[in-house]
Amino acid sequence: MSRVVRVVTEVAAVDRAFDYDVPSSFPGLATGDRVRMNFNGRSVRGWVAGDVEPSGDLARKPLVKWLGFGPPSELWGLLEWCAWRWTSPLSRFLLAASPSRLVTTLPPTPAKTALASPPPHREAGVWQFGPTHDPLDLVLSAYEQTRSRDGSLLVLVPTEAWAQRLRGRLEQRGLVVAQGEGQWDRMRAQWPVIIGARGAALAPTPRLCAAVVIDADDDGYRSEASPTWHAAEVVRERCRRDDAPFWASTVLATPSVTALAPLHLDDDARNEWPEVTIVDRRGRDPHEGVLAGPALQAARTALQGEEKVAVAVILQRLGTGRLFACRQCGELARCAVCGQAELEDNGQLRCPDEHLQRENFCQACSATNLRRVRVGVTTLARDVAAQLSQEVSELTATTLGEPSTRVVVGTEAVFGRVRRCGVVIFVDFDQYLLAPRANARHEAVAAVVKAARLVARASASTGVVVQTRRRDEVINALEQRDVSALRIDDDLVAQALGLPPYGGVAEVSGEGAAAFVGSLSDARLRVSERDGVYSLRASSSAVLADVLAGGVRGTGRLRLAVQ
DNA sequence: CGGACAAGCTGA
DNA sequence: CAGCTTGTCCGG
Repeated sequence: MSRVVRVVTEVAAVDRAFDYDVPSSFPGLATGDRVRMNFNGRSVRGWVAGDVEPSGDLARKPLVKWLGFGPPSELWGLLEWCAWRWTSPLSRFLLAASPSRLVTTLPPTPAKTALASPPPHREAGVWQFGPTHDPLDLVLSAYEQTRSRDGSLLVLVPTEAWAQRLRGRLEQRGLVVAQGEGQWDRMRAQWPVIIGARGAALAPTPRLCAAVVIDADDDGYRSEASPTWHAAEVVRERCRRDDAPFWASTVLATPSVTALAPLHLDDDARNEWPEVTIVDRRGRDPHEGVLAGPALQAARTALQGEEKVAVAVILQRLGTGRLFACRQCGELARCAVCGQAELEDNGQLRCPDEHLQRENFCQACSATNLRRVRVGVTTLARDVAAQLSQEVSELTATTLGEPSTRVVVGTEAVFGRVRRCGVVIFVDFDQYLLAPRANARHEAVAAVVKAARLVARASASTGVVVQTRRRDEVINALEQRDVSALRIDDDLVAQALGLPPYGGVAEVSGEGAAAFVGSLSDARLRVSERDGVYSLRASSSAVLADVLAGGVRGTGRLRLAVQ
């Protein structure tokens, strides 16, 4: 009796499995293994989904070749869950959990080593720290508490560079670590510790003893490209399936992070912030330049320090949009309905969401003399250079190489390219707070958190300076080094509006969008449309996933972004 | 997805 | 009606 296996093809558009005969010459074939077969006249790759009963009524083809190891059978359930949760072909997740180069042999599994000294004990759950907290204690504590259990400790950090540094630190303490896509075979062999960025959430270790997600609110954990899966959520689900304890760290404690596990507030959270100086530019001399007095002072002090990069000036650009402020009182021109910064439109002021359009005048003091207050990085760099009498480098996503000067002016790209810095100045924090995006507040605080880490690494620093023309709960929270109130606020908003994690939200776009959405007739779904982009909502992500699973993909491109 | 095949359109 | 385009179906 010959063996028959069900195989998932690598062709994402064919989201089905097909049965193939296993030639007698084949080695032992396991679920998850990669194979090559003939499929409708072409040679394609696929994954073994498992054995099936041979049925005589159907002509079957034999597999052509065993290619190597794929995700272990233990991971299959999780990958199917991912495909359901983010409405994607299973093959997308199988591919993400497979090595980029074929792996045909596995190394032996090393034993877990003991730590020389026991780390402080941290309960499993989500820990809220300040930005300068070193998360190493969380990792070591998780390791120590689960060392006797079978399985790998999975540690996720926001970037590969961070993963590499953390690996070095753990190896110094004697831990055996697999890190990087090149060590897929070690992860598959259930190495004691696995470290990585987003992609490591699908690391092919057969089981977890525990997992730690560092900075779980970081944007890097969400895949921009479809499927828009979220690594922290995948790890959480993985722990649930393996009955493994889950740890996470967060500064912002956003609703989707606190939904993962019970929240613990670190006693020291408020001390884990550097100096944050708020400079309210309203009421200050409008001619004082891009850096207001306190910012200028902080920059000069930092320039006397040792740091290679002494001053970083951050500008968050808002596309072509420009803000307007009153020359008389300094107040920003804002929409009276929604509070967003108004844009210029044919000599008038207009809300980006088109609530109101009005003449150019200040709503605070009625002066008719408004001026543009926003500039690009290049203009800003020139002004900063003049104010500080220093050479300045520009640093944006497109600039290459190391900054050559002690003063750097740029966008958020600075946070990824500069490790430490004497002072970080946000010239115009309102660009964040008024950005026409739902999570603008969260992005604003997240930027300050990154800035806080740059200055915390400096030997001596003058902290973070935030220039603003507002006084709201975000500014207050930063000034008081306590962002916990924002969390409660965000949570209430998310609940009231049915946003994740409380409700399920998805966007559908592309030529095929209308037909796909039309095929979803379900009372549990609420649909709205704007410029060909459909917004879908349901009472939970599970309900949304179930509804979307019934959708029919017709012809034409379809982009599905499930939050 | 991509090949097979059928139905539809065009021009001499 | 050959020769080409367009649409629909289906894969083990």
